[in-house]
Amino acid sequence: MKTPTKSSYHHGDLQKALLYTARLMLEKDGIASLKLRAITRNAGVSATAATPHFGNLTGLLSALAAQGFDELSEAMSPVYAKEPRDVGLAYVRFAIANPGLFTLMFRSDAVDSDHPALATASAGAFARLAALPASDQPGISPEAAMACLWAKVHGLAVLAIDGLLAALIRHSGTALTIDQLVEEAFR
Amino acid sequence: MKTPTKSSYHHGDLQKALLYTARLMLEKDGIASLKLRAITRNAGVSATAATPHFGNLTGLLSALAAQGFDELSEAMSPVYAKEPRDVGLAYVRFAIANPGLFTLMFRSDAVDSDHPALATASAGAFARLAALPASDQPGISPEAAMACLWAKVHGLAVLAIDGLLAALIRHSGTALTIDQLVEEAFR
DNA sequence: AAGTTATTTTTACAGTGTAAATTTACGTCT
DNA sequence: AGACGTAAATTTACACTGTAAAAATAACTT
Repeated sequence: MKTPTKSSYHHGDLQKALLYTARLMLEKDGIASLKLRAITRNAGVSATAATPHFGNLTGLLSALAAQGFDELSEAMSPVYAKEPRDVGLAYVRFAIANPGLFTLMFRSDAVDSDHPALATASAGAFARLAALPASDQPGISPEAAMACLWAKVHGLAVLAIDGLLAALIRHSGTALTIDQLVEEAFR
Repeated sequence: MKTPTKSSYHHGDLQKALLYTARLMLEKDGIASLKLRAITRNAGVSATAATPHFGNLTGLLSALAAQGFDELSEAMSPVYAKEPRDVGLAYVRFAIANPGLFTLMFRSDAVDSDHPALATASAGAFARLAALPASDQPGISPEAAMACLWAKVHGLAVLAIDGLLAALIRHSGTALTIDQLVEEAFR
């Protein structure tokens, strides 16, 4: 509205506006609120305005998930994170800071994993994990060590988002933090 | 139809029939196929026949998830599974054998965690995890060790269901199995 | 300036969840 | 046994969803 000189068309990059609106809805009201009509309504356009840009709802959600993987890659890539532990911390902190987005990124029935942007974005994030310095313990292949490490971190992220770690901690009476659990997982 | 002497009413336990139908659909076509009208249609009853039994779709899915937690508890409780590693194996194997159900059990936006049956069933399963013999390593509280263990196993289950572990293994050229990864996680 | 293309809206339709009223069948009680 | 109350299931209705197709609008190109 303010600066239609921005990029090009009728709306001034409706693509970005829709992703932005969807992301706000996602973190505010959860994945279940991501209906195509609700997104376009909140963005102030007609119900089918997203079609030329994203094809269908799956396309829009896939683009949003791709954005999430890109941000996750960025969160994991600061130069000071040379140790696996730091990467794990970044992974879990990203998930907890963006619970809706992180959940969407791994919701394979709401997203098309063959979507070009999503495929490259997720491959990029996974490659960053695979590039971690492999722990050279005896009798463990580096791939197995990597997979276990990823599983540990991913499990902590998922359980934390579902509130299950918090429930466990509360129930046990101790004063643990999730960061401490990540530290623990990397011992 | 055949033996209406079964239990009581018009249909002969429509409750069980609906859960059975829903579960078949779940493992055959995924969570996205679990529409209330599709379930009742496949069960041969009218669209609103589930209402007296489950209230709404969330109620039905919650009952199904509760059934899943009960089965998970059973899978983890054989007497020969005294070691944490065996419980972890049972957890991951249950998830891989019932990917749709396991996914539903942790899909908090499709399910009501305050649903009575679901709440008690999930609490039962989690209690079984909490009852594991805590590893008495120095400087680790038993709760932290437990949480890490659960996260490892849950992460392996989730990543395996999404096909991401298989992709990782394939991509690395090694001949790992998921059971080996579980073994590895418990070293 | 005119025409072409891309963007957006309008219109339409099949499918969904669920609330309300109605019909059906069961169990119970005198 | 027969009538009644109650639970189960269907019918009906409505608001909402995703998306295909046609129409309208605005931009860029030549």
